Amino acid sequence: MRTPEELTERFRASGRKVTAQRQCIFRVLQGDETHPSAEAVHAAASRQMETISLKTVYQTLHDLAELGEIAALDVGTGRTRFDPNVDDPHHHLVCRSCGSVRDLVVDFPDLAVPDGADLGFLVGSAEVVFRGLCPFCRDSSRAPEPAAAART
Amino acid sequence: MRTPEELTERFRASGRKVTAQRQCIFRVLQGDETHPSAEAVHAAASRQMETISLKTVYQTLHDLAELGEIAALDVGTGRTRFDPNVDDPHHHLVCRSCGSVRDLVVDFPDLAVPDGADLGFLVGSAEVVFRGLCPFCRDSSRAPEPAAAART
DNA sequence: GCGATTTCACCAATGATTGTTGATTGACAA
DNA sequence: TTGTCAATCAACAATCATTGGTGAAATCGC
Repeated sequence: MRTPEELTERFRASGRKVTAQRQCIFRVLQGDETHPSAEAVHAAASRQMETISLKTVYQTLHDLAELGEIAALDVGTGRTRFDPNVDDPHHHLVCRSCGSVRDLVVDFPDLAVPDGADLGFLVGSAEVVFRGLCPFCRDSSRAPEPAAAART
Repeated sequence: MRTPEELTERFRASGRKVTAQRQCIFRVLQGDETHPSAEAVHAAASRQMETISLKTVYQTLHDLAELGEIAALDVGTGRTRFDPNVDDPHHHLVCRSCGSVRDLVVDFPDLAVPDGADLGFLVGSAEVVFRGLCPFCRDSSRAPEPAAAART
C-alpha cells in the first residue's frame, strides 16, 4: 500500500479532497496486515479521532478500493475485509474459529483450469483460501484469542 | 448427493420427520448443479408445492448441511449457495457478471502451504475460486443471460 | 474568501437470514 | 387407530452489515 502522502496526492489528483479523517484512515491502514473490516478500521480510527463516523470510514474505504489502493475481499466470514496489500499477488489463510485473515504470498504455477474443464467460462483469476486455525485459536483450541474474538 | 429415498432414511435415523415439503426439497436439489441459493430452492420448490414457505426451505437446507448431505458455500456473491455435490472434492468457477457458480472437479496436487509460510496456522483445507465470465455473460457481454440474471 | 465537497448526527432502508407467535397439520411409534 | 410431538404455516419483527437520506456545520483548495 502507498504511504499516506502518496495517497493524499492520488486523492487530490482524482478530484477528491483530503480531509483529516481520510488521512486518519490512511494512517490506520498503513502496514495493517490484519485485513480489518470497516468496523475494525472505524474502531482504530476512533482512537485517533473520537468523532469520526462509521459512514465516513465506509466511504473512504470505497474510495480507496475504487482507486485500486486497497482490495475489498469477502472470505465468507460475514463482513467485507479490506486488504492494503494490493501490490504482490497472494492468497489467504482464514481462521475457522475467529475469522482472522492473513496473507499468503505464494505463487501456484499449476493453478489453472485444465483445457476442456472450463465449462465455457472465460476464466480471469484464481483465488485460494486456506482454512484452518490461526496460532491463537490453535493453542487455546476452545477459547479463541480475546482480541481475535472481538471481531478483529 | 444421495437420492431422496436415502435422505428420507437419514432424516428418520437422525430423529427428524420426513414431511412432504422436505421431500420436495430433496427432489429439487437432486441433480441440481447450479448451486442454488435458498431463494432459488424455494422458487423451484414452490413450483411443486405452492404453499411451501421460505422458512421451511432455510430450515431443511440447514438440516441437510448439518447431516453433511449438502455443503453451504459463500463465494462472495451476497447469498449463501448450496452445493449438493459433497462426494468428490472440487473447486468452483464463479461468474463475475451474473454470480452463477459451477463445479470444477480437478485436483491440484501442488496446492499446499509451503513450509514456514503458514504463519502458525494449522491448515485444514484449500478452496480455489476461479472468477471469470460464464458462457452466457461472455457472449452477451453487456446483457447477462436472463435466467442467470434472475438470481439463479 | 468562496464555493463545492465533506463531514457530522440522526434516522431510515436495504437484503439475507433468523426468531417469534399461535394455530394447524401431519408423521410415526405404540 | 390413535396420541403425541415435531413440523409447518402465515404474519410479523429483529438481526447484521451496509447504504441511503436529511440539513446543518465545517473545511479543502482554488
